[in-house]
Amino acid sequence: MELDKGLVSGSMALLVMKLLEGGDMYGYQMVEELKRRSDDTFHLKAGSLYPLLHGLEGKGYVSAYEKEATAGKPRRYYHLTKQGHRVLQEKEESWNLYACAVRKVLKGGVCSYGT
Amino acid sequence: MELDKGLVSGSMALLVMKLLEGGDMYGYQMVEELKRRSDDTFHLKAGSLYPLLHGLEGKGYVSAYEKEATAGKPRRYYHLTKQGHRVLQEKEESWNLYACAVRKVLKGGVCSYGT
DNA sequence: GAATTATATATAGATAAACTATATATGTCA
DNA sequence: TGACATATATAGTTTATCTATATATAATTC
Repeated sequence: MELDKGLVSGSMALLVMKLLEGGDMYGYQMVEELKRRSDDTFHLKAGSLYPLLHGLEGKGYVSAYEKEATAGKPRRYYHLTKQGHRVLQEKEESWNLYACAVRKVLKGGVCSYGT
Repeated sequence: MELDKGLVSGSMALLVMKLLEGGDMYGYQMVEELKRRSDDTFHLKAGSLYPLLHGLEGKGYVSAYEKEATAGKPRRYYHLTKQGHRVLQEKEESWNLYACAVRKVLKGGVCSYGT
């Protein structure tokens, strides 16, 4: 993840689940997609992603299925469950609240999140 | 810290150093001030703050001195060093970059931080 | 007067997130 | 043939923050 490594921790589950909201994806694809959508800011490591996905699967937030690729190893696709959708909404709400509170401390004054 | 506990991790050093930018403070005061400035969002625990402050002191980002209080125990004030100011600026920059990238993933499109 | 709460600092131990390093396996390209 | 991109996985480490606990004084409440 580089950047600062203290600032950056947390919120990976949110980002990964957000990706799955747009459609089923396999692990490697998520790493690439996250890099692309963040304009090369997030470089999620495979060693971080797979344990995270297994954890989300264990909690029932995502489900997984194998699918043959046209070439190479079969891919393990992940799908956001109904429960996952609910949890994602909560996590987004939580992130907005948090980012907003940080902004209040850093810049002073108010912050109505949405903006 | 409550909230989500996965989203919230990281960035405490940034917030604490930001408080000290406005003037020297003692530990207990920082907990209260952080609560106030974040509109009751951040409830930093003493058991989290003091080890954090000792760590910042060890790195030379803050310096500390005792001062008698009019009543009660003597207070240990913390001061942001010159190096601390530099690191704070870097951390703020880093936070902006990070929060901006999260927004890109969550809401799509661009994000020029400052707004 | 005794008990509780607020002020104030500190450490030990637990938990969890993300990292590095490593392993495996296939396809492509120089 | 060797390097690199694709693709998944686990073990072990590091670090942030938490809970729990300890200490001590002042103010408040019963």
